[in-house]
Amino acid sequence: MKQEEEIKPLRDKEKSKQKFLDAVEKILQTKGFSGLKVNDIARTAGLDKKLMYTYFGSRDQLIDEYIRSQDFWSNVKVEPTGPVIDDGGKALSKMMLISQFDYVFKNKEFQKILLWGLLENRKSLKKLADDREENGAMLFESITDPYFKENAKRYRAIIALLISGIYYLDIYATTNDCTFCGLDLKTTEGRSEIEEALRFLIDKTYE
Amino acid sequence: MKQEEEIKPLRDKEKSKQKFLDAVEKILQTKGFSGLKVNDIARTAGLDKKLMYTYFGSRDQLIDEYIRSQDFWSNVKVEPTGPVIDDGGKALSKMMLISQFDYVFKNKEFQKILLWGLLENRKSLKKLADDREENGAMLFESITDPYFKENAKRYRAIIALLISGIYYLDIYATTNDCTFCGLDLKTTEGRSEIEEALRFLIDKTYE
DNA sequence: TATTTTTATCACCGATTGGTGATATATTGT
DNA sequence: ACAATATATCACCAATCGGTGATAAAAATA
Repeated sequence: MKQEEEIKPLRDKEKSKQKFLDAVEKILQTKGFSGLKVNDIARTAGLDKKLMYTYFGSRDQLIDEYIRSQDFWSNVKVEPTGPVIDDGGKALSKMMLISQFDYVFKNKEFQKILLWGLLENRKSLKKLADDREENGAMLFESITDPYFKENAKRYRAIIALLISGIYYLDIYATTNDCTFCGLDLKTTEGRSEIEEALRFLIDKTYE
Repeated sequence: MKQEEEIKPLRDKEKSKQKFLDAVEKILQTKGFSGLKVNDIARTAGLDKKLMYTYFGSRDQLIDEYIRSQDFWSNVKVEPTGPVIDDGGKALSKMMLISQFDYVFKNKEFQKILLWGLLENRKSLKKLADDREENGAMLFESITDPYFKENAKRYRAIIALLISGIYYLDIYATTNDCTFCGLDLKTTEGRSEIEEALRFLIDKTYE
């Protein structure tokens, strides 16, 4: 009987590593990346900071591994959804923008990561940006570019503006309790106003 | 003769205060606000840090005074430009957006201030945001709200998205050398593509 | 010239930063 | 049972952080 039981040692490397990664996430949610001090990470993980160095080499490598462990773009993956899209990606674009607007607002860690990308030029963040570009390329190259033809670039510019605007407004709404252009981005009224604007602009773009 | 000459003492309070304010600006341009350490500010100013405390009270008060000394919204002031605007503010909106896109790209300090507003909830930054709101209110209430009537809020939402997008893209272009939606925001081609998109979207909004 | 006030510097403080060598303890292998 | 290795802790380091009291030196005032 006892031989068949799961053996769980008190000292588990993988479990400890995960504790450090969890600590990074927790601090990122609460204090932001400025709070990612070595001592604080160790304290939050409930382990000695020396372990962090033995397992990850350095604080930066730990952070890089955390970023790599997250899959922030999975929510916005453009899947080849069986039926052929015959509206030039109009409905897809709308859905993508709205869902991004909602996702970024809810995911505070992702907000911090986005902010980080505006502050530093960290390698692992560059990788994240590349993922975003690659993911977007699928939508552009296979659907909208052929549809808009000579105006393909303008469509890309419009999406760039809207996605960026979504990012900024969501982050702004989280840290500030001030309005933006008279709209309160924390209330459902203000947010649905933005969503309507997104739908409106996409509709007009496809006219 | 000599009595008529300007007397410039070696020790000048106002001059020293200005040195500290200049130091804040310089550090903000180069290292960002994370570089605004007391010792670094003093070293950059070429003065003892003690002076900073005697003149400004604290580092935070110095920073607040710096922010107050800047007039970031002067470039975008909506002046009552004599002739009555009869296009519902269409041309004005376009001009405002394009000039903001250009101004923010060139003004690195302002970029840092905007970023700061996404990170902290500092009082002086709140004041800055209020200025933006107040300034925008002039455009909305006196021109576009009466024009769009029941759709006034949607217009505000559209402007909110575009302004935010402009901010994000400009800051992104400065810190990253990566593309955004396949567009290189550092080249004139990429930037004029965004500008065209802005004009296009405003045109469509006024249709 | 002598005195007072303003301007500026210096030396130092405790707390915190990132980082490491020595050591203890648990687990595994023989 | 014993040795070897992996896991985890502890005490400590130099550097830097924000902040301050004592003091020097220049300028203003008398």
